[in-house]
Amino acid sequence: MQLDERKFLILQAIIDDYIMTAMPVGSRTISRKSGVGYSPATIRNEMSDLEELGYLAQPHTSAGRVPSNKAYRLYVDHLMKSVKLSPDERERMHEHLVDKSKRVEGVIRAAANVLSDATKYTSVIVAPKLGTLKIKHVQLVPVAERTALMIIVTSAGIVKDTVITIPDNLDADDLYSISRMLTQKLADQPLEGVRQAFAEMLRDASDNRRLLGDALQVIEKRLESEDQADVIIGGSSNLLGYPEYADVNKARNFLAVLESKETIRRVLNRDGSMEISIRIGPENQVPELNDCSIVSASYRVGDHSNGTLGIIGPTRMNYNRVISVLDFMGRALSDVLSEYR
Amino acid sequence: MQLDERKFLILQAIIDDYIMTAMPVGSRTISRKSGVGYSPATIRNEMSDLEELGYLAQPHTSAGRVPSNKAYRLYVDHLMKSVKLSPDERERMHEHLVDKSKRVEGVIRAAANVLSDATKYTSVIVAPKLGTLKIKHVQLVPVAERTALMIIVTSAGIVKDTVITIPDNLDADDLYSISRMLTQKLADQPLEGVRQAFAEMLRDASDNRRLLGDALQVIEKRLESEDQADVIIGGSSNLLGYPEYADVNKARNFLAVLESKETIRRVLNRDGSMEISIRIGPENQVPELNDCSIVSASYRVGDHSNGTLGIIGPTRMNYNRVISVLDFMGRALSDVLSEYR
DNA sequence: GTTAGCACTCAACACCATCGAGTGCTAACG
DNA sequence: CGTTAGCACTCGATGGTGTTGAGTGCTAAC
Repeated sequence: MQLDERKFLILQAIIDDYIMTAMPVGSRTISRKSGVGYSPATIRNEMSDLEELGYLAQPHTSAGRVPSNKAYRLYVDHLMKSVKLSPDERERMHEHLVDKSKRVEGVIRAAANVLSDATKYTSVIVAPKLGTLKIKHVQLVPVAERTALMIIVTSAGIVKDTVITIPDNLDADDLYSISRMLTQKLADQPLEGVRQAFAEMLRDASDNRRLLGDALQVIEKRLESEDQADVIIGGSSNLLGYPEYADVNKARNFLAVLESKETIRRVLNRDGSMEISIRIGPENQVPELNDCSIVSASYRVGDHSNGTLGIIGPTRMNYNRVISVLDFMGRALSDVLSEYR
Repeated sequence: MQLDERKFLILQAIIDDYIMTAMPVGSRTISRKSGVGYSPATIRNEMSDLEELGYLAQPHTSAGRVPSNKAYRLYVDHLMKSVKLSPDERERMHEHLVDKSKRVEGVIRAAANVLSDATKYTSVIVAPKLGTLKIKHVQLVPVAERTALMIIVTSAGIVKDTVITIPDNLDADDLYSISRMLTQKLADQPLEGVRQAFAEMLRDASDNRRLLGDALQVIEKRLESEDQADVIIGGSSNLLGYPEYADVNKARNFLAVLESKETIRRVLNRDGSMEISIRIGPENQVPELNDCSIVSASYRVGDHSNGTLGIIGPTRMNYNRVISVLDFMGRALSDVLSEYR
C-alpha cells in the first residue's frame, strides 16, 4: 500500500491537530476541518490504513488516533510547510540579543532565554569548542605567593582562566614579561595547536622551564575537560506546562537530565554541518529523552569554530515554529558574536 | 496558658514526625514514641491546647495535627537539638570542593552541587559582591578594530571582563602600557572606591581621557548590575520529590521562581552578620515562596567581602541537618576561597 | 468510491457505600 | 486531680458501579 495524496492530507491534518491539542484525534474532527471534504467514515477508512502502515496508533480501542514517531519523521521531512517569523518578531528577538551588555557569555545566556520564551520549550546552547578558537592574548597575574592566574583571551572574546603555581622567585614584572612573550608566541595559534608551539619554547627557553610546563598542562586540561559552564539552559520549567509532563515523576526525571551537562552535550552532539538537525524520540542517543524530540542548529563564532543551539520538547513539538526560530537565532547569534573579530 | 515541659516534649515529637513523613500526626503515633509515657487521650488533650495556642493546625476535623509556622519558629529557636555531621561526611563534602580544578566559579558550582546532594533540597549560592573586592590587576586586550576587552582580576581570583570601545589610534603596545598604569594606580583599591582614583587620573592624564572615561563607565555598570551569572543554583529538581510538590502547577511555579536570579537574590538578602539565618514561610519577602523555608549562611572571600549560600525547601524542612550542612560548607568554602589571597 | 447508520468499546466521570484513622467528650480510676 | 479507657462521631480515602459520550469498525445504501 502506498501513501496517496489524500492520505498525506489526512495525516498532516491529524498531526497538526495533535500538536495543538495533545489529545487523540478523531475522524469527525478531521472531517470538519476546512480543506478536507470527506465524511468521517471515509476518514476512518483512511485512518485505518494509516494505522496499518505505522503512521498512527490508538491509545485504546475507542479513542482517536495519535501520530507515531514515523509520522513525525514524515512530517518534518515532507509534509511541513515552512512558516516565516514575522518581521517584528525577528526584530524583538534580535533586540534582546544585542541588548545584553555585549559579553559573550551574556549574549549566549540571553539567547537561551529568547529561545525558550519564543518557543515555550526548553532551550540549550553549547558554547563553541575551545580547541578551535584562536588565542589572542595570554596574561599571568599574581594572586598570591607562588600562585598566579593564567588568563587566556580567545579570538571570540571568550576569556578562560585558571590558577597555576609558579616558582617563587618570580615577581609581578617577571610575570608581565613572560605574559608578553607568551602572547607573542601564541597569538593567532588555535588553542589545539598550542602543544607544538610550547615544545619549541621549552627547547629554546633557558629559564622558566617549570612554569611553561605548568602552563601547558593547564591549557591541555582546559581543552579536554570541556567545561561544565559552557552549557547553558533556558526555560527548564517550560515543559512542565505540557500535559505529557503532568506526572511529577516524569517531570523530575526530565529536570534531572537537564542538570547533567554531560548528557546535554551528548544529546546535542552534531556532525559538522550547519544544517538544522531533528531527532525524534528514540533517534537521540539518550534513553531518558526517548519521548522527547530535539531540534538543533549551529552558530558560528569567528572563522572556524561553531557552537550549538537547540530546543528540547515533546515529540509532538511545533517543529515548524521551532525550526524557524532556531534558524533565525542561529544566524543572529553568529552575527552578534562575529562582531568581535 | 503557658507551654510546660510536657507540651514542649509533645510539640517536638509532632514536628519531628511531621518532618519525616509529611503526614498529619495523630495522638496514637506520638503516644507510641519512646520517651513519651502518656496515653493517646492525654496527648490529645495537650494537642488540643497546642492548637489553641497556635502551634498546631488540623487540615480537617478527623485528621491528625500539622505544625504551624509558629511551631517551626519555636522549634528552630529552642527545641532543636543540633546534630553534628559525621567526620567522613565532612571529609566527603570537603573533597568535592577542593577536587574541582581550583577556579573560583568552579568551586562555587561544586559547592552548590554538594549542598543539594547533601540536603536533598535546592541549593543557592550567591557570589560575593564585586564592590567589596579589591582590584589586583587590570588588563586591556585588543580584540578588534576600536574594540578591546577589559579584564579585571580581583583579590579573590575572580575575573570579570567587558568589551569597551577604544580610540582607533591605539595599538597593542599602547594598551599594554595603559594596562600597566591602570594596574599600578588601582591595585589594592576596592572596586567601590575606584571612582575617586579615576577622577584623579582623569585630572592628571594628558592623553586618553576618552578611554579612561569609558573604562570608568564599564566598571560602574558592572558594579551596579549585580551580574546574573553570579547566582548559582543546584538540585532544582530535588524538591519535586516531596509530596508538597506533587501538584505540577506548584512545581512549575517554584521552578519559575528559581529562574529569576533577581528574586533569588532578594530572597537571600541578609544583614551583614555571619550567623545562619532561618526564614520560615511568609517570613521571607517573596510571596511565591511563602510556603518555603529558606536557610542561609555567609562565606568569606578575602578580607572583607562575603557571599551567601542557602537552602530552599518546604517549611517542614529538616532544619537540623540543613543547618549543620550549611554551617560546615560555609566554613569550608571560606577556607578554600581564601587560599587565593 | 463515498457516506449514512448502527452496534460496540472503553476511558472518564459522578455517585455511593465502606473503612479506618483520628478526634472530643465523658466517666472511671489511682 | 491528673490520667486514661471507652465510645460516638467526623471525614478523607478507597473501591465498586452505572452512566455518558467520543470514537471506532462494519455494513448497506447512494
